[in-house]
Amino acid sequence: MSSASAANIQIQLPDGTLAEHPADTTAMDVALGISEGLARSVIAADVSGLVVDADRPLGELAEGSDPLSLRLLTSRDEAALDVLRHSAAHVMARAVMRLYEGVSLAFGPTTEGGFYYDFDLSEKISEEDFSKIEAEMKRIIKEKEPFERFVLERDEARKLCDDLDQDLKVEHIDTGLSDQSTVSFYRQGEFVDLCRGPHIPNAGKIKAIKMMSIAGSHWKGDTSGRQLQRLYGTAFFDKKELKAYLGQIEEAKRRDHRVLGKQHGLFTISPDVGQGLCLWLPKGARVRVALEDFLRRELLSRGYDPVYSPHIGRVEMYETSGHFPYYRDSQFAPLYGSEVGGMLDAWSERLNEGTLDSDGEDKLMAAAKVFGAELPDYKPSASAEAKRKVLHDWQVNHERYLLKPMNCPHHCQIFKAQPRSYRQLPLRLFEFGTVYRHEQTGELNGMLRVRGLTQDDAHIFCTAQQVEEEFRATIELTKFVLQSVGLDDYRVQLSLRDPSSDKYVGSEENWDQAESALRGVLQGSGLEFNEEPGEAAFYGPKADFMVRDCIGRSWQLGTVQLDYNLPERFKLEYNGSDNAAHRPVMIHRAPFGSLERFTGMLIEHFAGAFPLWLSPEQVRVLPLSDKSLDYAVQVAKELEAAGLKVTIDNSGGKVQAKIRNAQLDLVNYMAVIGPKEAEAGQVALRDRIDGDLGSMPTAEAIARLQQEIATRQVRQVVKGDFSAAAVDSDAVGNEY
RNA sequence: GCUGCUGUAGCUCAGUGGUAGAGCACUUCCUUGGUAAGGAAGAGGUCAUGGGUUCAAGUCCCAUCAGCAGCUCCA
Repeated sequence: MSSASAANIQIQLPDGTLAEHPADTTAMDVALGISEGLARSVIAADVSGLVVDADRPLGELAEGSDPLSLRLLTSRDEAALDVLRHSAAHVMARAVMRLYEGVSLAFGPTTEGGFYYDFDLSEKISEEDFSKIEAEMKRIIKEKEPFERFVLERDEARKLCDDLDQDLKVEHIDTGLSDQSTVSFYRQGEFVDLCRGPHIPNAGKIKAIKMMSIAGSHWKGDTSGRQLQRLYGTAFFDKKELKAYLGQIEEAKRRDHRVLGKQHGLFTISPDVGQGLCLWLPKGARVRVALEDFLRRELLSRGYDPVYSPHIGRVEMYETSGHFPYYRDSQFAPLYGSEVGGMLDAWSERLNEGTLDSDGEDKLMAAAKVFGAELPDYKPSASAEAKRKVLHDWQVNHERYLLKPMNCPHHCQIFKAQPRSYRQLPLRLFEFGTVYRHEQTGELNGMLRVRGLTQDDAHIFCTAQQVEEEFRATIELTKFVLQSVGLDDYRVQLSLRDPSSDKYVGSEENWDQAESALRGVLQGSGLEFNEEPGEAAFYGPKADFMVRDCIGRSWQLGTVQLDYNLPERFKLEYNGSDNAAHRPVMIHRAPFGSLERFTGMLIEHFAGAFPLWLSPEQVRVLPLSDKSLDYAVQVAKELEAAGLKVTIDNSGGKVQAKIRNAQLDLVNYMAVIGPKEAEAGQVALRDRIDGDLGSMPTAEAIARLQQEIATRQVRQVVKGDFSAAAVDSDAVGNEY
C-alpha cells in the first residue's frame, strides 16, 4: 500500500485507452481530464474490481507494473448507490451524535433497500424523533462537506477510538480487526468513524434520504450481548427513485398474504388452535387442492409411487436417524405413552448435567413410583451413566412418540419393509407429508413460517450410478412446476460442504462424487446457478431454487438434497446384480417446499388474483334480477358439471354492484344473465381482465374456460417496475 | 427466545379518566335493473385475558395471551 513511489502508474480506461499518470493521481483527476461534467457526476471508482473513493491516490492500489483498469462510477452504476447509502449512514450517525449524548457507534452497513446504523445510547429513539434526525441530516447534506480518508496504525487507531469514547470500535479493533496492521477512518466535519469505506466525494451527492424504521439489534449479532438500537434509512441519487422505492414497499404491503388471506377468506390462524398452525379456509383449500392434484398427476406420470405415513413416530426412530435429540429445541416435546415420561427425561437431563443431589433423587424415585414406574435396576450408588441407561431402558419399553418433524425416516421404513432388488430402483416414494416443527415464536409469519406444514415430499432411493439421472429428472420437474405457476425468474443455489469443517457425515469420497454429479447436471441444464461452499446440510449437498416474484423479491422454494447419511443410519440395502447387498443413495426433493409457504408466496406473487387453473372461484353467475334466478341456477349447474368452480350472486342489488363485488373478489369470469340469455341459452361472459366479452352459448363459454385451465394459462401478473429497488424477502431454508 | 410497538363491532379504524362511535360488510323492507357502488330501517362490542390504582378505567400501572417490526434461528 505504502509502495506509492514517485514512479508513474499506467491507467487503462474501459474504452481501452492507456495513459501514464503520476502515482498520486485520483479517479477524480482522471475524470477532470476528460470533462468537468463527468467530474461533477463521479461518485466513486472501480479500480480492477475494487470500489474506492474518487479522491484516493491510485498509486496506492497499484501492484507491480501492471496497468490499473479504472472505471468511473456515476449515479447510473449500481455499485455507486451502495457507496451513497453507506455515506448516508455516516450522515445519519453524525446527526444522531449531534442530537444525543453518549452515543456509541457499532456498525453501519448498507442493505438491499438502504442502510442502517447500530447505536448504543441510553436514551430511546422513537419514530417521533425521525423528523428531527432527518432535518439534522439535511442540514449536514446541505453543507456538502467532503468525506476524508486517513489511515492509522492499529495502536494509534485504538487510541483515537478510545479518545472518542467509542468503546465498541475499540473492541472491534481488538477482535474483528486483530489481523490488520493498519485501519482506515473517514472524517466528515467533526464526525470521525472507523470505516473501510469507500465514500462519496461529499455529502451533497445525497439527493434523497428517508428514515425508515427503528429496531433492536445486538452487538455482533449475539443475543446475549449488548442490546443496540438500529436505525434504518434509505438514500437515493434522485427523489423520484426514493418515491418509487416507497411505492414498492407500499405494493409489497398491499400484497401481504396475511392481509389478502384474510380479505379473500383463504386462510386464518386462530390463537385457540395455536401459534403457527394454519387453518385453510374453503377458498384457500381450493387453491391447495388444485396444486396438489396438479403435482400428484405429474408425479404419478413420472414414475413416483404414492405412500402415506402417520403424523407421529417413535422417538427411537428419530434417534436412529440422528434428528433427535440434535434438533430437540425445534421439535415439539415427545408424546409419552406414560405420564411419567417427561419426568424421566428431566431426571436424565439432570444426571447428565450433574445437578441432581441425593435428596432430589429420592424424591424423583418416590414420584416415579406414584406414576407407576418401577425402576428396580436404578441404584443410587451407580454411575450417572448407568442410571441414565436404566431410565432410557424404561423409556424404550414405554413408547415415546414424536410429532414427525420430517418424513424421511418414515419413508426409509417403507423402503425397508420389503427386500429390495436393484431391479426395483430407483424407488420414488411421494407423499404430501405433514410435519411439525417448534419454530421460535418470533419466527412465525403467516403461511410463510409455520409450526405445522405439509411438504410435497418424496424420497428417491437409487444406486450411486443413478444419482445423476435422478437429479436431472428432479431439476426438470421443478422447472416444470415453476413454469406452470408462471414463475420464470429463478436461479439455483448449489450448496456444497465447507472442506475445512468436520460437521459433515459421510465419507469424503461420497461427497466428492455427489458434488460433482450435481454440478455436472446443473451445468448441462442451462440453468443459472451459483455455488455456495459451506452451505450444505450436514448430510449432503443440495440445490435450492431461488425464485424472484413479480415485484422483485427473492424466495427460496423447491429443493433437491442428496443424502448419504440416512441410508447408512437405517442400514438400507438392496440386492445388486452381483447378488450382494448394497447401500442405496437417497434424494430428498420438494418442488413446492411446503404447501403453506408456496401458497403464501403465490398469494403475494399474484396479489391474490390467481390464474384460472388455480383460482378458488373461477366463475360467478350474476343474474340481472330475481326473475333470472332459475336460469342462473341452471347455468351454474352446467358450469359445475364441466368441472368449474362456480358461485351464484343472488343478492338483491343491481348488476353493476354485483360486477363490482365480483371484480373486487378477484373472480376470474362473470357470467351475466338476463331474459335475453335465458331465451337463447347463452351467457354474457365478462373477463376480470378484459371486461365484457359479449353473449355466447354456454357450451362455448365452458370450452373457452376449460381450454384456459388445461393449458394453465397465466394471463396476468401485475408487474411493477421495481427492478432498480429489489427487496429480498426473508430467504428461508427448507432442509430435511 | 430477545428488544420495541400494537390489541375497541365480521373488516378498516376513531375514541387523552366521567353513558362505547364511523365507514364497509350483515339482516329486513322498498327497488327488478344490462357490465365497477339504488334507497330506507335494523341488528351487532364483558373495549384480548387477569389483577391493580382511582369516587370513577377502553383510557393509567403490572402480568399473561396474541399480532406486527427488527434481531437471533430455520434439520
